[in-house]
Amino acid sequence: MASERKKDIIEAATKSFTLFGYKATTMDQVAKLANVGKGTIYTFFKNKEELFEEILRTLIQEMKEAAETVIDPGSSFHENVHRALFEILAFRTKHQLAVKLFQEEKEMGTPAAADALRKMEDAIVSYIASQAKEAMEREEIKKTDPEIAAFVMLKLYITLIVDWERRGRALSKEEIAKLFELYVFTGLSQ
Amino acid sequence: MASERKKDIIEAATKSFTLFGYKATTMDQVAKLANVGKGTIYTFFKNKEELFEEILRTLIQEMKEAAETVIDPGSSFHENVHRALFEILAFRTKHQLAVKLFQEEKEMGTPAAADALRKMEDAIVSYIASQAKEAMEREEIKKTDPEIAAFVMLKLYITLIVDWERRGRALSKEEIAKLFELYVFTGLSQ
DNA sequence: AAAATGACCATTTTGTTCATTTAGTCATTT
DNA sequence: AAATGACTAAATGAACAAAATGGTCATTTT
Repeated sequence: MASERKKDIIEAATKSFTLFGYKATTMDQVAKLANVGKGTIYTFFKNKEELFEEILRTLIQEMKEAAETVIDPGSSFHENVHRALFEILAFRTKHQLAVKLFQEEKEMGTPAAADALRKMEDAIVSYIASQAKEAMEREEIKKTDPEIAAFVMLKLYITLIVDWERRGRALSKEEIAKLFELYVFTGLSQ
Repeated sequence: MASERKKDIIEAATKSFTLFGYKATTMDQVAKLANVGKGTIYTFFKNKEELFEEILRTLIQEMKEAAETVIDPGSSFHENVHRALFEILAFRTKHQLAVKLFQEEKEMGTPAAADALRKMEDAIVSYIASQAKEAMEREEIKKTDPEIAAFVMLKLYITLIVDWERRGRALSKEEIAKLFELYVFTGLSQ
């Protein structure tokens, strides 16, 4: 049976991490927010890092679920990848904890934040890679290193959505989809 | 007639910027390295920033020249891109200044380093874009936004060399060339 | 006279100290 | 047995002092 206290702690910590980031969240604050003695936190979690990791695992889980809602086994790999990536990135900007971590890593270089982002990247890449591997086995796409393929796809998405926007004009959803298709699937060759 | 002293200063400053980055390079150090009084530097350059900018302009110029040595107007875009890519890969150690700036911007957020990278990015992108545009007009490759195409190529290059290496195993020259070909020209589709 | 110089100055950066804050513990309370 | 918060050792950062740095300019060298 999951303790009510544990749930309170996780809820309070999630709020605090989301609002203030990793570093600026103190265990005293979490205890107060959860209406719990500080020591109680340590009966459930070994330390601050483990508390954070549990919350992060949940976030990644939620991302996966969001992707899976959107994937249609009847559709082609490239349609599914496109939909899933778009969903994940939309989720990422929508989800305030991810946004906060992104900002904290860039502005303060908090190692725990960098770690968290790395884990999110890993989760996304390994998920896409497994999908890509299946598509390769079904001979839907060329056989190549699925991890690199997944990584390239993720980076291309970020390039098109985030980096290109930083250079000025942002691209529409449709443009992004077209460009993704062009560079990942069909290529520039005539 | 270009002064010997000016040349000495530029040489010393280039070495120092390359070795220590922008911030950690001091004008005293440059003066000493160039065997020149500090004041002499200021007879040639208004300030540290202008000294740096002149060096940066030279670097960009050299990159362009290196690319042009290798590019053959008679060859296809595809072939030229490949040759340019190999040229860049072979002379990667020469890019040490760029590497250092990349690192400095990431680790310390030095504004001058960020500025410099942006300028290099602009120069590279507009150069590739003009080449790509010509190739499109010759109907060698599909018609699409040449700036985006150039940007995607640059980012893919960085993804394969820098970002993937950061994830563990680095790729060989041949692997990089193959992957570049796969994602830019032929695509994953069967 | 023109070019080069380094001592000098204002400002910024770095090093140090120390009071405060924080993560984590544990004896006590519930 | 579970929960707690006062307690401690370690981390942090504010405040101050010292050192370093970019840039100037009166003097020296050519």
